Amino acid sequence: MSQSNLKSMFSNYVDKESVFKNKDALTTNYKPDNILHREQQINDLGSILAPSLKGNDPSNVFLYGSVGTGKTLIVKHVKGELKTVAKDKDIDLNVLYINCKMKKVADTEYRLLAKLARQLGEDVPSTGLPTDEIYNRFFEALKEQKGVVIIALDEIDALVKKVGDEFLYNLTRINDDLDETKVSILGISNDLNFTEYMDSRVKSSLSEEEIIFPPYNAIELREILKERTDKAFVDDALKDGVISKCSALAAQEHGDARRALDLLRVAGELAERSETDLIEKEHVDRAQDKIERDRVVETVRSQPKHSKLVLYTILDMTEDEDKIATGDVYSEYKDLCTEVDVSELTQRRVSGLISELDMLGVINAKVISKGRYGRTRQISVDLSESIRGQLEKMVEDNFYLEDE
DNA sequence: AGTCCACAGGAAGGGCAGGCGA
DNA sequence: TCGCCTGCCCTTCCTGTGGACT
Repeated sequence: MSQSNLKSMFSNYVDKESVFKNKDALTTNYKPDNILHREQQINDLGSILAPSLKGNDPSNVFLYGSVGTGKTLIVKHVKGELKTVAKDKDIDLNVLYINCKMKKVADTEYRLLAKLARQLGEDVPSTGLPTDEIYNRFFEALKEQKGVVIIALDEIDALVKKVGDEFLYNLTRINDDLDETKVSILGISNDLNFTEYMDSRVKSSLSEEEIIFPPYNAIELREILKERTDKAFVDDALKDGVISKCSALAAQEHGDARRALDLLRVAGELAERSETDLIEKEHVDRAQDKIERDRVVETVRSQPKHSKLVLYTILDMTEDEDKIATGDVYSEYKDLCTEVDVSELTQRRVSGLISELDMLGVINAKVISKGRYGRTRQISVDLSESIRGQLEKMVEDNFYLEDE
């Protein structure tokens, strides 16, 4: 694009009417005034946590529901209301909220405790201290608090699967050693079978109360989207059927409201870029494709270099063959390592990397037995040509640059 | 009924980077 | 500076296993 073209593009962009009135209304951080189809859960959580306003420690609660079923939204909403009332009536009440899945922030026991301590006003280093020291500092900070402290741990299943449930046990027992502070845990899990991973002692004390968040159905999603579109888009920006299409697609995908909102937002962005002021169904299809592509590419980008090499090998091999086995991948991968002059990892590690790529949803791997011919993973790739191309290019660029 | 393949996947631990406290 | 800590990536060693073959 020449410089004058760019200039006119910018100028057109400024002059053009946007389809969006307030794009924030379609993001996950947006707090709608009216939360639809979750009255029951709000009331349940509210009544469980209400005793905290009288200085009593509420029961520990566990919220279950898959991605995009409104758990986080409801917790933040109830947290806000609680804090407002506590402030009005001058009650000692603190609610901490932490997402345990945030990389480099709260994805280990140490980081979680450090983050909690920091939220209580303690100054702690991000690394370097022994874990029991960080625990002590957190404990001291709690002591200072007085009143009730509710600790909301979002995506707690991810952390427990990673580091075990020891830290949860410690947290649930912390009240035994505190006099003036009362701690209550609010766990939020995407995995409904999560408690299977936990020790029964932790399980019973943590899930004194449980609230289930069922997936939204297509009709509920449509109402949610309708409400948000009125705020997010200018009038007449959407063609008929766009909202229904977004809701239907998201309903298929486990009733995920987040996905529905993303679809609508990206469809709007795509429409805007294609210089039209009407969002059509076709934009939703393209949005679906773009979201998936961005997700996969970003996931792979953050993987270690050998994971990229293994994926590259798999992509290359599945061009010709539908399904391949771990052993085949490993020998091809070794050749690739020689080619790019990188020392190869062991089969054990490569096996682990394949399993990680499977869990991340980048490839499909299924353990099968071929009887006399052993047990292996059957690996296949279900990605569109454009995603494949983008991934291959990323790895090629990566290693070309590292060679220099 | 027993064997045996080709791995899966758990456990333990090494080595390194980044960081703290004395 | 040194000793120590955690997190991360990785290796080594190991046991487990579904089902075709004998």
